[in-house]
Amino acid sequence: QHTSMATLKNKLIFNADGRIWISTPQGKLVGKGRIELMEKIKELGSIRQAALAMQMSYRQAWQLIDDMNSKAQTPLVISNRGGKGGGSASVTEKGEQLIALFHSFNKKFQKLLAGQNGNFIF
Amino acid sequence: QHTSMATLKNKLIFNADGRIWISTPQGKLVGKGRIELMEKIKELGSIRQAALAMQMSYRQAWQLIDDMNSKAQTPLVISNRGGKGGGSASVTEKGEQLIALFHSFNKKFQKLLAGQNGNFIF
DNA sequence: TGTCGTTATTCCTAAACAGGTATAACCTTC
DNA sequence: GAAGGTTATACCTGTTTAGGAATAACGACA
Repeated sequence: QHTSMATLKNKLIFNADGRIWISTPQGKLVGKGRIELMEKIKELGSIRQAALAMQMSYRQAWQLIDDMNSKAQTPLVISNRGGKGGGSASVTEKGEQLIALFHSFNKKFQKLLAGQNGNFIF
Repeated sequence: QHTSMATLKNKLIFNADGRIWISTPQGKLVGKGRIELMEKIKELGSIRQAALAMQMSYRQAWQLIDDMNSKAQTPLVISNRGGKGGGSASVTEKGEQLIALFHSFNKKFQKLLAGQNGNFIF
């Protein structure tokens, strides 16, 4: 039988939760959302298509990328306008490295969260 | 000589960062700020004095506590108005337990963050 | 019974944010 | 040189958020 996450034998369960990101001295660089955006860009080859796939406006996607690139000082996503297909975007080598770093970091974090949850029974 | 956190031998350093909290099915219950608020209440015996010590408005402090208590379903902070000193507030046993749980959780999280930072050199 | 400092609550305003719309610039291909 | 689809950017507005101000209500104590 399935046991609710909210109660266990009439005891309340509180969940360990959190968010992680990678930051620069100028503030937040990338978190879950921006990493996913970069992955969609890698997959689809365009900012617009990536935004569409994430149900995000092109405007917001572009702003995120612009912010990321300027904080990182080195480009993480590069883009071209005009030409075949109207334009294109791709993830740089640095961008790929950052994606990998974030995934590694996040995996450890998720393990930490999962390990905590047994403790929160009141 | 001191080495900047931002650069190391002309390499950029990105920092692992994040926030954690304890949540209920109704959403966030307590994070760093609310835990500190509870500790100040325990120390000072009043919501107003705790808010003052944290440079927070009484209004905001009260709202945080109200939200906390209702989400936890069991009171974490109890308060009385009138009487000696005008009124008072204190942290319940459940509140104390939650504080201890958060500190334990947070200690592990801070270790995770510290352990990551060597990786973020570009 | 008045004073005191606190708890509890409402109301209002200014600032920050979110997000849509519109449009120019661009370059390949036909 | 027109079409097409994308990048890049400015503008405008409704919504959410933050937080101050004001005011009851309260109970011990002098």
